[in-house]
Amino acid sequence: MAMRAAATAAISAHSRVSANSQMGMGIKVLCSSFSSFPFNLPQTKLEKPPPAEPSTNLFVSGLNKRTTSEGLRDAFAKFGEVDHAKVVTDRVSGFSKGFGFVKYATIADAEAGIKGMDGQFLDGWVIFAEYARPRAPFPSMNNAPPQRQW
DNA sequence: CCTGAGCGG
Repeated sequence: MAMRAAATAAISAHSRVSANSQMGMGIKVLCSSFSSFPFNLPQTKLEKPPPAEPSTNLFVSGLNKRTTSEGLRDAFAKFGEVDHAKVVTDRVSGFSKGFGFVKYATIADAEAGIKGMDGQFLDGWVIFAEYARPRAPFPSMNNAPPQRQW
């Protein structure tokens, strides 16, 4: 009997404390009333499509004209196993065109290479690394079977 | 050698 009365008194005191701490609660309700603004954001068209499908071959642009294939490989080798790296040079003049290609051993290395080198500095220029698109096999050799490297 | 958007052999 006495125990029941004590328990009831304790529950009543607890609920009274909870109902007492209600100050500062009505401000947040007023602030959250702006969530349903009648203007729909038309920024769904601002997204850019990915440049190319993931592959082990990367297209690197923004290179310094003095950057060589060795410098390109050395910069990208820190983020994965580089299978082949080449700065594209003009066929007649022999000078760099300012971009190149880096081929990694695996797709995971290529992804790490993009995330690690895209937007970084190389020889004083900001370079951009992305997946290279597939290119038609070079027709320099007659009757040579087109070796698909990707 | 250089200009600086851009996809090589």
